[in-house]
Formats: sequence, structure tokens, C-alpha cells
Amino acid sequence: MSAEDRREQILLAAAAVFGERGYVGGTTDAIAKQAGISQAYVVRMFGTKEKLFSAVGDMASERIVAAFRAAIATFPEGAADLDKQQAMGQAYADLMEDRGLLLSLLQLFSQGHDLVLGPQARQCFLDVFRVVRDEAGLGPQAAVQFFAQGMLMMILMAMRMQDATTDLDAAQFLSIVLGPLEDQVVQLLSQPPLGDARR
Amino acid sequence: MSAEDRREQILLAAAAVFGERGYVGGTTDAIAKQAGISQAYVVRMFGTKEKLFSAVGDMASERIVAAFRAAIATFPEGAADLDKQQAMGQAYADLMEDRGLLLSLLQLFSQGHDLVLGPQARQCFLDVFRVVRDEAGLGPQAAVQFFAQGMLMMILMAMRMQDATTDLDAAQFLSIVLGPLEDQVVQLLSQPPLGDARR
DNA sequence: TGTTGTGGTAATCGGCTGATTACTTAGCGA
DNA sequence: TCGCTAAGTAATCAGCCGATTACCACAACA
Repeated sequence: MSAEDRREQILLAAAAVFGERGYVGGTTDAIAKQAGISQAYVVRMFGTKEKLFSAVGDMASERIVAAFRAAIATFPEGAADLDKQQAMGQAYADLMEDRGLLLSLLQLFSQGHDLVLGPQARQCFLDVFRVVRDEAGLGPQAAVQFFAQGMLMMILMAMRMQDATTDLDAAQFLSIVLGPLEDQVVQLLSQPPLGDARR
Repeated sequence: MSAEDRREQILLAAAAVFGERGYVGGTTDAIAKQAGISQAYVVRMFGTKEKLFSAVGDMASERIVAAFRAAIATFPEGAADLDKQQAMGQAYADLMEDRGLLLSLLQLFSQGHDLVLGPQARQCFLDVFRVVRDEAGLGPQAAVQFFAQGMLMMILMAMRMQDATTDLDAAQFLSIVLGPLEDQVVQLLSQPPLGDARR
């Protein structure tokens, strides 16, 4: 396999592992197993684990930006804010299909204290914000509101709230947050966690 | 010092460390140093690192519930939703004084995959939700909206967004999210991270 | 003055993890 | 066929971390 293809494959595997176990908890060995290659090769391809994690963060934010731009391209002239938000909300829900992607980004966000990853986290966050505010034309207030919803959904994913829906309050919460997306999203999120160890 | 007092002290130290470095990244040694005692004693007091982390999570959610209840007790009869939200938002901002508290809770939330910590995370989350929905009387919809704001603020804390305010977009974002709380909160959050290592 | 329980530490150990090194295999042009 | 390069691995190493053990200080008290 070409190095280029391998790189993509490792990035996807790393997103899955980092998304579930976090930056520190996600081992290069688990990533290697997920990708079906040796641990040594994972490290050699990216130099260090930190560089790999950083690359995963970049990939994640780029994909989100791309997905939002694609949704924005479908806006009719002078569309209402609510319609815009709904289209972008749908794009966001589609992104959840790859659990690792959004969860890795959350893990990046929780590295704000780090001298290297912190600035990157803030950069990624603001990159997406600018797209929502300016390119989608929501303006600052509505863009922030949109983000609040998005962050809440991220945390519900991380928490695996869909595993608690025998609790009626959990079900109600999900139902309100997700609205019409509920069925699609809950199904996506119900994928089992990575196979090995204590989940 | 009595074991009881020591326990409280270790919990606070652990919240600070776990909040910044996460569950896996927060070492019992760093917690011990933060509390000014030996690593062995930290472990012996709680049995395992996992039990300590779990206890931190319980403490955090209990404090949040207590803070909200205190705010709720100040409501006049038939107060408007907006006033309620503002009072509870202020209570939340006050909680930010102890950075470790809220950030440890975020770290707990990102352990949803874990067989022990996952259920606890969902439990803690829903405990607070019920207080906001029922005891404050916001109802399901408004309570979810309130949570979305709260989760966004948590993530901004984790990201240390206040360190990026030379970026005008970052400043605008914070200003909109925090509103009149901005000055207070930004000052609280500007505390430097834990002393050792790469921040 | 023993002795017993409580609060606490130094030392150490086994297991894990990221990184490094040296090696192997396969395609490919001359 | 002979190198030469790119893709990939097994083996190993050094450092860290949670946990355990064995020990210490000191008050309270009979």
C-alpha cells in the first residue's frame, strides 16, 4: 500500500482510538491494532504520538469545515436563519457517523493547557466559528447559539447518553436536543465501543 | 491532620489535576504533590485511582446541585424564566472559581465508554438536569437550552479560550457567551495552569 | 512505662508505553 | 541479475505510573 493511503488509514484508526480513550489514554499500540499494522510503523509515519494527534485534529476540523461549506452551498438566496441552521445541523449529524472524528476534536479541546495543542485547539474552534458566522451568514449571536447546541451534542456523544435511554429523562433530553434527527443519530451512536479492555 | 480533612484536601487537589490533565493523564503523583503529601497516601486513602476519580466526580456534581439549589432558593414567587436562568448562570460562573471542579466533570463525561465511569457520568449529568428542569421549574425545553450554554462554557474553559483574546473572534465569542459575566469569568479563568511540565 | 491505633512515608516492583534500532521483503529500473 | 529504494516488522529499551510493602512518629491511655 502506498504511504499516502496508509497515512489516511492510520488517521482514521487514530481518530477512533483517541476519540474514545483521549489523547493520553489512546496508545499507539491500540491505533496500530485498529489499523492492522505494527506499532512501530504508526510512530515512524508521524514521528511522535503528539504529531499524530495533532494531525487527527486538523483532519477533523477540516472535515467539519468542508461539510458545513457543502451545506452552505445548498442555501437558496436569502434563506432564513432557521433553515440554514437546520441544513447545517443535518450536516453535523451526518458527521457523527464517524464517531471518532467529533470525539477526537473534543479531546483536542480539552488540551487547552498544552503549549502546542492548546493553540491548535483554539485555532480549530475559531476556524469553524468563522465559517458558521460569516460564510453561512448567521452572524455572531446565532453562530454562538449554534455552537452551544453542537458542543452539547458532542458531550452527549462522549457520555454515550444513548446507552441510558431506559431512563426516561435521558430519553427526553436526547429527544429535545436532536429533534427530527433523533432516530438517525441514536442509531449511529449505538455502535459498540472499541473491542478491547474495559470498553 | 484528621483523615476526614485530608480526604477533602486530596479531593480538591485531585480535581485540579484531573481537570487539567484528564483521568488517564492525571497521575496520583501529581495529585500528591499538589496536596503536599506522598503518592502512597493518596492511593491508600482511596484504594485506587479510579475510585478517587469517581469521588471527585461525585463531589463536583453535588456542589453544582447545591449551588443551583441555593440560587433557586432566592427566586421570588412566579419569577420569569429569564430571571431564573440569570441567577443560575451567576451561580455557575461562581463555580468556575474552582476550575478543577467543572473541568473534572467534563473529564468524567468523556469516559462514557467506561463500564464503571460511564454510568456514573450519565447519572451525574441527569441529576443536575432534573434539578434545573423540575426544582428550578424551567421545564424540559428551557433546561436543555440552559445546559447547552453550560456545556459550551465548560469547553471554553477546557480550551482556555481566554488565552486567545488577542484574536478578535475569540474575544467576540467570549463576550457573547458570557454576557455581563465576562469580566468576572475571564479573570477567574486566567489563573495559570498547574506549574509542572508542558503546562 | 508499655502498647495500641492513627496518620503518614520511603522504597520498590511489575506492567505498560513511546520510541529506537536493526532487520526483512518486495518491486523496479539498468 | 544486481543493486536500490520504499514499505513494513520484531525486538528491545528506558522511563513512568499505580500499587504494595514495610516501616516510622506520635498521641492516648491503662
